[in-house]
Amino acid sequence: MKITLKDGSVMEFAQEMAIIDIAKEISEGLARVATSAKLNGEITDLRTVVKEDAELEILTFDSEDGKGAFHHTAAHIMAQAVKRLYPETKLAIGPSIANGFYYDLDRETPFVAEDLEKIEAEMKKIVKEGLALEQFTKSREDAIAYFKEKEEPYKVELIEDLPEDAEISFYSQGEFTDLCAGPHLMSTKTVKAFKLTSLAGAYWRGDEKNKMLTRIYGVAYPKKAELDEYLHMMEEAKKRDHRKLGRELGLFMMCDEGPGFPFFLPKGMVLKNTLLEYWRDLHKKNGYVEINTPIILSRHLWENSGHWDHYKDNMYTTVIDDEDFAVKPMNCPGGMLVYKSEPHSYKDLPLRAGELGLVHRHEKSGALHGLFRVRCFTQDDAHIFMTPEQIRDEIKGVARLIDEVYSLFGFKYHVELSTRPEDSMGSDEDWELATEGLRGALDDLGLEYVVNEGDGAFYGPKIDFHLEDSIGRTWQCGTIQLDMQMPQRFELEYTGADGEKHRPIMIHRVAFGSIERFIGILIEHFAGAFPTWLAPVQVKVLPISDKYMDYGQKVLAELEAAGIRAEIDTRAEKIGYKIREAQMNKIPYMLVVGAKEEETGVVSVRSRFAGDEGQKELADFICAVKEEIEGKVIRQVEKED
RNA sequence: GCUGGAAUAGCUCAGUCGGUAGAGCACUUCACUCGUAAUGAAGGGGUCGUCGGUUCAAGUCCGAUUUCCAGCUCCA
Repeated sequence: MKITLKDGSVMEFAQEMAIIDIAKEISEGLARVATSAKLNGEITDLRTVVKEDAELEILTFDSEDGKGAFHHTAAHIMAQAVKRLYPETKLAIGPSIANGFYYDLDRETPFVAEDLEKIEAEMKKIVKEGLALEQFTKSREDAIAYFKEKEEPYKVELIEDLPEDAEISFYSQGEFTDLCAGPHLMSTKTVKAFKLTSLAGAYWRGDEKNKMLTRIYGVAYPKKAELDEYLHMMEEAKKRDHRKLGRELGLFMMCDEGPGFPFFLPKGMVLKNTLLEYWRDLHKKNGYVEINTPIILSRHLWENSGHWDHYKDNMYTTVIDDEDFAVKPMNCPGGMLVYKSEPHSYKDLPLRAGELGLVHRHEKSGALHGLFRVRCFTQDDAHIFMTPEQIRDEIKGVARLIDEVYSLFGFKYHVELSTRPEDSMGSDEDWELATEGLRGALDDLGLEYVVNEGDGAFYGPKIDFHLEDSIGRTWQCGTIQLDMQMPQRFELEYTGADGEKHRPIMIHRVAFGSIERFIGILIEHFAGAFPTWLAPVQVKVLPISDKYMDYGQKVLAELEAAGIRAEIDTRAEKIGYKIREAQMNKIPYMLVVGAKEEETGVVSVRSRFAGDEGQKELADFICAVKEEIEGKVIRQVEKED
């Protein structure tokens, strides 16, 4: 028996089979429960037996759509429970999201945490009832009348925005009916494991001018084990929170006197400087020169660059000698002035000018978040000026450089291409050319990417690099932005081989993005246990008692002479106590020294890494650690604390 | 910025009905001189985020404000 699947693939089976068994085959023996199925375009029961030449569309929880259908059904179950418990509640929207679902609700008395427990209990009942989901349609007019009668103003508003002749799709389960395009599960009983996770405010239709509704978030899985795994992951994420670890490890601090302005502490500064050293070295090797432009520049410059028009609400300004100045929110205008300061020949191009530029942006108070969202940060910026023929190669070069950076830290990543936004400058032709330039380079590299329509910068399209950390979260860091506006506004030129003046093309690009934010991501990625080359303290010397302090100092001196960042614990504490503290500070190597070591001239090594325990000649240890640092090696941490 | 919550010692937190503030860790001192994740004892440390109000009396009740947390909006 042959069956054609939605994606066009054809599967062959020896005998006629029920949809649910085919679903199990498709999910490669994972025996995941199919969430919904369409047979020859009709939604059907999973037990339906499929006959020859059928066209089958199966959604399993392993696919994005299937997960969506699952979460969406969970959202309906929650709405149903809410309406049962609090019939006066008005329903807004309840979509599925990456890890679950939410529903926006409007009720005179705001929901409180205790309500969530009651709602969960009612949801459990609905799941147990095993209500079948059924789809039906109404005309637009009937649909509006239906929700007017039910006194659901938000649903009425949603339908009113749909075209006149639209067929409005509904799903019902038991006494509950909701406006919904689907797809959904066949029955509420499939939603075996769920939890309502939080309560928050959210604007109706995401517009801050509209009324704020109550949003209830939840997560749902086909199996309890999967829910537990998710909740465990959230716990893990909390333990890795860079704000907590930043304080515990003495890396950085925040204080009331400077909301959103991080203070770097000595250990954090070592980490930051190590990253910057790496950055400078890498860029030098890749043909970049380094520049530095002022933090405060005249308003005229920002008007010329377009930032004043597009961005002044987020810029810090000041008056100097009766003239307006602004603190830079970006480095590019300064970079333009550097380029313009002398004439250029095509032979100078591409000109790659890097700048570790400190920028300030007045972010809204509610947007601040540790090092992830700050009001002042260092961009590892660079502006590349080039001829049109060089676009592809340069973009490819930058993409390779970004790949090298992320790979070094063990990040996987994915790429997104963002196109022209509504509020933008420049002609259609320029945007077309710029966008195709980026697309072409990505295609040349064979990089897969997703397109975000309308998500570009106001001056040009961009390629964003989203890296994935050790617990699966993604962060946008690197970006390559092609800019055809800035060279024009600043009248940049170079002399071509033909002796004529030409306008260079420019790209802005960052790899880390913001050094501060990248440090935050590194802290969470490594849970504070940095690879040795990044660790603020690489080796801690732990003398057993006062008597071996001198030998400890000698060991310390040798480590330091070898360029290893080392400390010694000279306190009159037991060895167990010193080890515990060094362990909690996530120091890669501990050297225990006592009578035995002093006599034989060895050190006893203890480390976070596997297979490093035991006694070693000091010289051998130093050699191994130096090699590890120079190779920027990431070693597997034996056990998490 | 918006909605909701929080703020008590360096950190984590307790503090009942309004009656003048408490623990553990950290810190200091002393004793112990120790072999792989917390030695014992003693001591110092707080205008209870800030300003105002109610009260005989405010950490506690009320208002404003600042900062933080969750989410929304925003992130060129």
